[in-house]
Amino acid sequence: MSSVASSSPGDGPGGSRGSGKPKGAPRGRVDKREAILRAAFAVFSRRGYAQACVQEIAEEAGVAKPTVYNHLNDKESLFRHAVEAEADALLAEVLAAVEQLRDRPRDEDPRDALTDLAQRLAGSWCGERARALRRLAYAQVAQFPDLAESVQDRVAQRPAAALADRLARLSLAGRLRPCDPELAAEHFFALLTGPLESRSRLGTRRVPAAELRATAEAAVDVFLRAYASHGDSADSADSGGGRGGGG
Amino acid sequence: MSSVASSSPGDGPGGSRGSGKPKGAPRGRVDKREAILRAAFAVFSRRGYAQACVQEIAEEAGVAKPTVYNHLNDKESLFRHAVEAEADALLAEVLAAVEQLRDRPRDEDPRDALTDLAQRLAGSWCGERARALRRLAYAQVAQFPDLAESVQDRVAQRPAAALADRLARLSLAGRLRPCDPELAAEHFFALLTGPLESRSRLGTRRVPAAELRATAEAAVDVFLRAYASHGDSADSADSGGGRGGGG
DNA sequence: ACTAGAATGAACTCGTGAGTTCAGTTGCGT
DNA sequence: ACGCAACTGAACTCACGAGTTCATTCTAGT
Repeated sequence: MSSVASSSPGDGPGGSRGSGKPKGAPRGRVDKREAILRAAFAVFSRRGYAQACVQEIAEEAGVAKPTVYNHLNDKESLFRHAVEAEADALLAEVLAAVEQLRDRPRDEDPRDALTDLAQRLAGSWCGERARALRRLAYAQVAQFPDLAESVQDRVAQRPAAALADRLARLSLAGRLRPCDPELAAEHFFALLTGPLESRSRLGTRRVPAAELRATAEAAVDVFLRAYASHGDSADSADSGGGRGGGG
Repeated sequence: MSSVASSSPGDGPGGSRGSGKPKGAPRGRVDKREAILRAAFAVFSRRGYAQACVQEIAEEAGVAKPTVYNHLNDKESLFRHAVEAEADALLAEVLAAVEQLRDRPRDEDPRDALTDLAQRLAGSWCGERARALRRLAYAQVAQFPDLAESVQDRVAQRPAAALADRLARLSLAGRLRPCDPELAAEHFFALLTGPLESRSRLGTRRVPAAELRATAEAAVDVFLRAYASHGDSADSADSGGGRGGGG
């Protein structure tokens, strides 16, 4: 799961310090490193890369500035490691949601499973962490394009691939019409996240839970009208509020 | 098509400044202001807000630094004006594309009109200007939330509203099933821009024209399967590669 | 030609923040 | 008790960039 090639020069304190210690854990005292990375992400996400200052990160981590530089070479690697770690965490969260489709009863209406999924994804997507990740990655595309790609991979590409797997099974089982699963997954995510991005106005507005739910349902609704097999439930008379969403 | 700054109007510093010749560079007062704003957007978009320096903007505009401050108070207002101007231009471009739906023959297959629209929107969306706008607005959300909202309004909200108008007409004319036009417009944009964002990997990858076209067609395809009225053409046997299988 | 004002280049002030240095402190293993 | 290595706080260097000042130069309007 660890992503970043771990041995940047000067990555850790005891990396290959002196004579081989049978320690196992290369770090000296405690897990300052994790605290530092967590603090770094927090500060970066509220200030942005350029506006964040290392001193503040150190304070937030409860650590002295030289300690920060003792663990990570410079501001850039601080940024990269913090962002990648958080992207990994988000990926795990999202993959867990997608993988839930696996243990659904085989004869269940796909709508129920997909609605569940959409709800969970909507939650993740609008969460503080996800928003900050997208913002930071997007903002620094010019400076760290490889980082942006790596984040995009974890936040979009790989979740889509995982969903494509599940959709392929549904399609094979006749619950979805025959289709390109990659494309279908792409559309599923688009129908969900596009409206969310718009509703939250780039994150400047808090989307109420009810609207979140409605958006997820509308996404599933449209998705199924396009992708459900003919025999299956792909019709809900109005599309205005999703299924049962009379309001 | 005014792409970006017209190279160096004149010649840059040191050229006209000699002891004798008033040749070549007419450094008279023209619309320096526009040149400055265009240059500012160009520099901001390749460097980001914090990394951009006013000196570079001045050079790109073919102007001295004090002149920049003579027209705009400080870096922040430079940023705001540059971004808003560019957002206005993009809005006009997008609205023009949407308004084209107006003068389509009333009995035409909506698919043709929507496909045309999707192609044009895809072009705009992936253009240098649109990408830079999204990136800058997104990046500075924390620092200038009002600016981000204003950009989002011009880039997403208002185009969606305009499209909703057109979709309402189509729906009323029986070419689309009865639906909430706002929601439909939201879904249309989502189906288009979501995949584009993903394919371009946040702008780090250039999307070939063919893929762009295929993505647009796939979006329209799904949209129509969900929103076409029953009598109309909402079926293309395979969804794998869009209609006609782009190669 | 004369004048007013916009524009210029260069040098300046000043704040900020990255990264370092260092002398001293703490905690753990032996 | 000793020593090692991480940790600390504070003060430091250094580069960079926002914004200003100024003497000068150019252009337009009359």
